[in-house]
Amino acid sequence: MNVLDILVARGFVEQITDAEGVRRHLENPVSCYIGFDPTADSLHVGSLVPILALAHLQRHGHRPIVLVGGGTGMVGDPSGKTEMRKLLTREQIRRNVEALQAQLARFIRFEDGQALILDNGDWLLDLNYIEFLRDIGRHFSVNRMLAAESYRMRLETGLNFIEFNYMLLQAYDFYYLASHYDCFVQMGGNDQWGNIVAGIDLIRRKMSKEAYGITFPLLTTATGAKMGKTAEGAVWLSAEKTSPYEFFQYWVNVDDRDVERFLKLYTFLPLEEIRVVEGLEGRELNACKTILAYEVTRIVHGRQEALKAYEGAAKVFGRRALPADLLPSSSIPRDLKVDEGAAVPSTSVSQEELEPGIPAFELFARVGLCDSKSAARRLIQQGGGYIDGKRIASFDQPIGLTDLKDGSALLRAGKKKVHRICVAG
RNA sequence: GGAGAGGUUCCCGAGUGGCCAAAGGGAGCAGACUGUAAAUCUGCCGGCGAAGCCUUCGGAGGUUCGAAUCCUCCCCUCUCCA
Repeated sequence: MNVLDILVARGFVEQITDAEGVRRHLENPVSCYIGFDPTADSLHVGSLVPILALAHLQRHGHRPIVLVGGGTGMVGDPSGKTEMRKLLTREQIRRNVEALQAQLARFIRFEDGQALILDNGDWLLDLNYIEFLRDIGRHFSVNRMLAAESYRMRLETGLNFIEFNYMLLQAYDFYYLASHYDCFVQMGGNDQWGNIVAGIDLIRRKMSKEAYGITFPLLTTATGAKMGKTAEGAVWLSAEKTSPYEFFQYWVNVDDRDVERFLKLYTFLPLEEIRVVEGLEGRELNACKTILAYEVTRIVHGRQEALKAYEGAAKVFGRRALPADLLPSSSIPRDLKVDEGAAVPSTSVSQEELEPGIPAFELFARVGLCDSKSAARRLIQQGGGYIDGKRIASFDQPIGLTDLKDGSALLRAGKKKVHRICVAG
C-alpha cells in the first residue's frame, strides 16, 4: 500500500500539489522533509502530526529529513499569523535547535542514515545578500507573493520586509535539499502551502525538476480550540514543561467527537481497529480515550512513563474496564493493579508545620494547586477544595497531622487537579 | 519625513478628572448536572488573612486634594501622503 493512501486514510492530508505525481514518486524510497521552527526549546502537541507523518513515511521505507530552522528562525515566518513574532537571539535559537534535535530523535530513527536531521542555519546564515538576490530573488514575483493567502492577514495589519522575505528562504531550503539531498517532497501544516509551492516553483526554474508538497490540516478540537492548548498554555512534549501525567490527562479529556480522529492521527493503531470507535457513543468512549491517552503518552514519553501516568489517573479517578477486544493492538495493560506511589505530584511538608496545621488555602497555594492564596480561598469557598475526597468546609480550616493517613493525604482542586502531601522525612 | 488614528487587566473591547480594580464579550476556574466528555444554569475571575490596604490602564516626568482619563517628552503599531 502506498504511504500516501495511509496518510490520507488516517486524516493527515489537507492538500496535495499533485496527487498522482506524489503517489508515483512515493513508489520508490525517497526523501521527504518537514521543517520545525526553533521558537521554543520543546515541541508541543501541534508538532505531533508532522512528526508522526514522518514516522509513517519512515515505516514505509522512505527517508525523513527533519529540518530545524536555525536559519529561518532568525527571520520568523509570518504565514497565517496575525502578528509578528518576537525575534529570537542567535543564542536562543542555537539552544532551541539543539533541544529540538534531541526531542525528535525519540520519534524517528536516525541511525545509519535512515533519517537526517539538518539545520538550515548551516546554509542560510552565511548567504551573501547580493548573490542571493540575483540567484534566487529574481525568480519571485512580488505580485504573486502579495496575492498569497498566507500573507493576506498580515497585509491587513502590516508586514515588514524581513517577514516578507521568509518565503524566499524557505523556498531556498527546499531547493537546497533537492539539489544536495535529492529530496523532492516537502510536507507541512496547511499554513505552509504558500511556502511549499514557492519552493516547488524555484526547483522547477533552477533544476527543471518536479517537486511535490503535501499539507496537513491545521487541527482544532471539536470545540474549536487550537489543538494542544489548555488554560496553562501549550501541551509540550518535554516532560519538564508538561509532565507525562498532565500530558496523559490532556488526551483523556478530549471531546467525544475527537476520539476517532485523534486515534488515527496520533497513534499507530491499525485503522480496522479504530473503525470500531465509530459505533461507540457516550460513556463507551471513555475506554477509548484511556487507550488514546496511553498510546500517545507512550509514543512521546515511553512505556514506563505512560504506565505511571495511567496508574496515577486510575488512582485519582478510579479504574475503568478496558474490554480485551477494544483496540487490541494497544499494549495498555488491561488488568491494571493500582500501585502506591503512582504518578501524582506530591509535596512534603515538615512535621513542625503540620503539628499546628496549615490553613487549607495556604496549603493549596503552596503546592501549586492554585495560583495565589486569593484563588485558593475562592476555590475552597466555592466548594472546590477536597482532602482525601472530603470537601473542605472553610478556607482557613487547618490541615494537620490528624488529617493525614499513614503520613499522606490527597488534596484535590475541582475535579481533576490533585496533589499529594506527605510528612517530610 | 509629513498628516491622522491608536497602545486599557489572559484576549477582544468600553471607559476621556473623583461613583474605576476599571462596562461588555470571549477564554479560564468552581458548583449543579454528568461520563475525568459536550451543552446548559449559577458563582468567581489583580494581589494581600478580612474591614481595609497594596500594585495595574505603552514608558518617564508634570498639573491637581484626586488621573486610565489633562499637559510634556519618549517608545511602539496602524492608515493616508512623500
